[in-house]
Amino acid sequence: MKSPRRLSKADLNLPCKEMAIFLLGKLLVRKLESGSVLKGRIVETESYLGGEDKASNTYNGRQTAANEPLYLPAGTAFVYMTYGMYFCFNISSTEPGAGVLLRALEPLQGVELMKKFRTKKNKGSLKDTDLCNGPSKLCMAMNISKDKCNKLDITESESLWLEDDGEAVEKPQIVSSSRIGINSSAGEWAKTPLRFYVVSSPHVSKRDKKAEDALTT
DNA sequence: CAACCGATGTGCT
DNA sequence: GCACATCGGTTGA
Repeated sequence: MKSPRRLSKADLNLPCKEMAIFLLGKLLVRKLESGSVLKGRIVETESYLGGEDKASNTYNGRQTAANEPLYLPAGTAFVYMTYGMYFCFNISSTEPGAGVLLRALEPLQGVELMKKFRTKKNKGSLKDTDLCNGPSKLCMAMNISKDKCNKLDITESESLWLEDDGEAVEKPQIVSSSRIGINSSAGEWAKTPLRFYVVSSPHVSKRDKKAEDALTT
């Protein structure tokens, strides 16, 4: 295995949709104040384009204090609370208001600590495939919260960054499908294929059988 | 398996 | 008020 290389500003200088695909196979790394390191491979992402995209936080160019990080330079962390108790973690891209949601990871390092960060009721019975298979599960496992991580520059931060360890994800392994949890009031945007995942990964949050079948035919 | 539901805070209308 | 880029539990086919 190659030694991992940290991703820089130049690496992440990408438009939203390209970044979503580029991030598949890369590593998300979190260093805690205790010095412990958590690491996972990104296996599922979603693109939120802003502007025309009705499912986006920044639909119609809406800009507020809460979604400001999406307007900051590519590689800025955008963490927001949803449903009153969960967080979602995004990375801003080059287009103003656009970002990539990280939806699932394959846990690689600090797995026992990740389990502790997930619901306390799960007394060590959590499988690796259930640790980070969802946008908010991933935040819990990686100890990512709005107060700790929002607005961090992940190309400079000492507590949150991305790495490339040379494991390439080739195009044929990538499935695209509609995004998860988008209300039908978003119209066509609820169906637009802006979710991407690694087809062979058991760590994906939700599979799209039809899209997977279409890959091989 | 799927469908449904309650928990729960924030920022809009 | 109400909608929400969710999760974890329960119910029922």
